[in-house]
Amino acid sequence: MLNQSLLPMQTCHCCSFSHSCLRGIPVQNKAVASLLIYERQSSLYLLGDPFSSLYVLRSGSAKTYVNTESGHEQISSFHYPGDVLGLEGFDSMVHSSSLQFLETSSVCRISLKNVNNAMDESREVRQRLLAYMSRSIRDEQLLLMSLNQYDSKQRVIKFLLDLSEKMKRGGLSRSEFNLSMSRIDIANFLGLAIETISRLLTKMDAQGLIKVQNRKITLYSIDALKTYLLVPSD
Amino acid sequence: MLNQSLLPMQTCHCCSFSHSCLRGIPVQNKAVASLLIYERQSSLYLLGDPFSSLYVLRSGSAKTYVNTESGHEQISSFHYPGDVLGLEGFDSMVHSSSLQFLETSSVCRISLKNVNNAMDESREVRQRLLAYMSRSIRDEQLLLMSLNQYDSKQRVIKFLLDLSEKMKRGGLSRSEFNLSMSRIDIANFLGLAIETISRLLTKMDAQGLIKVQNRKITLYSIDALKTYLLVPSD
DNA sequence: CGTTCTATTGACATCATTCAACGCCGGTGG
DNA sequence: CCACCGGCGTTGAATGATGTCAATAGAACG
Repeated sequence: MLNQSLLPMQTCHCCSFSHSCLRGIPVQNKAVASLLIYERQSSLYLLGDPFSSLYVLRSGSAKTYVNTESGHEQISSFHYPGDVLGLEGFDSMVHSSSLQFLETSSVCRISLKNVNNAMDESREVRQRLLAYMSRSIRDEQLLLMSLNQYDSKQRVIKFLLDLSEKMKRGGLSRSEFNLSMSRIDIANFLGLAIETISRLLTKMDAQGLIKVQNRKITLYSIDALKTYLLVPSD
Repeated sequence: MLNQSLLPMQTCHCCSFSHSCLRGIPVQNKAVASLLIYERQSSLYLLGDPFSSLYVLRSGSAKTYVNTESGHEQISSFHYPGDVLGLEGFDSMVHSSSLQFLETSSVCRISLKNVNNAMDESREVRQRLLAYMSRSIRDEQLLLMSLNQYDSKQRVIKFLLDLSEKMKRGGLSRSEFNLSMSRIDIANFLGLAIETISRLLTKMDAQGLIKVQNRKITLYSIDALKTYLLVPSD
């Protein structure tokens, strides 16, 4: 079912001009990037694929996951517009994780060659790329912290608040949004059972903290939710 | 107790010549790096400190930790010789975590200015730095996976096997080594209670998998330990 | 309109934490 | 030298949170 319908090699004006692309990297040459569109459940790359490009998510959403030797699939992050995809490939020049879209999405593709040329030419590009990767490392450290010290309720709240931030970043409502991932994915990501996720969402709905309608989530009070992350739980 | 005794600005020949330094980055200018020595429990940098240098751990060991708003301290990684320290600072030019040494250790300090100059001059340096950060991101993803899908016994085994790899990398025995961190630190890192760590080590000793004498660990069969990571537990 | 995947809910089992007591070790001062 | 002390580590018993199993309901898709 990894049917990827990609529009081959359209010139991507967004990347040539937009300031927000690749977190602000101004790509001088207009021909360096191309816009690709992928369907829900299709993959941008799989673990083991050669690392030949970086991508910037323009619209939609995606998940990054790694497969263990024992066959288990572990989701390590969810992605939203503005995120740079594929950075883990620089080490061995092979993708060390897989990326799958959660809904119809579009990405800017920038070939590794063009990335390298841009780095050769501009110190600012180098700095921005380093900064972005640096931030990724930091984000993963913080995620690790959340999963280690928080109990199940706090993990779910943290997850919702992080999503809320991403929505706000994308110019959407920070208190009312649709989950693009299943409960199964949420459970996998948070290291909890799906039943636990379900129960907690129901309970928090009953407590008046949030409203849950299938995948539509409403956060009644972001501040109230944040207080739950400070105390040893509730 | 953050008493840091650093030898000010000695020329560091190791970094000028050693191929292994900064994971193979050959720093041309001999004056770019300096060797510093730190005592046990002293800090290289704290969260919030300005990001002015990268460091390569030459000898000893260290831990990276982040503090939450609620005062909790979460260890996100342990470091051994060859590791590059401080990479998370590129984002905001301020350290987003703290680094503390677990024993008397030495580091090569390379100022940010020199790092940037080296990147300006050499494409290879750029590639290596990107590769190193890329690998860091991957390592954290894998760690996240371990903590999410493994039960307590598997976490401890994974921890020991990872340490074993680092020992081997450093040219030491991979089956017999000393822990440089306390049980408290291990528990914090793995997201378990110290009692759980203690019980599991004792049990695995009784089972003949490992030998535990205070902080000295002997792995009787690395292969046998690895099999525990494949099955849902034991 | 039926099949299949996803989500909810309840009952029960289990693993890990918590609380508590104790032993060990190194340091310090009498 | 011995006594005391504090930090670290071990061990036991009880509690509790989360997972597992099972049944059902709802949503999505053809």
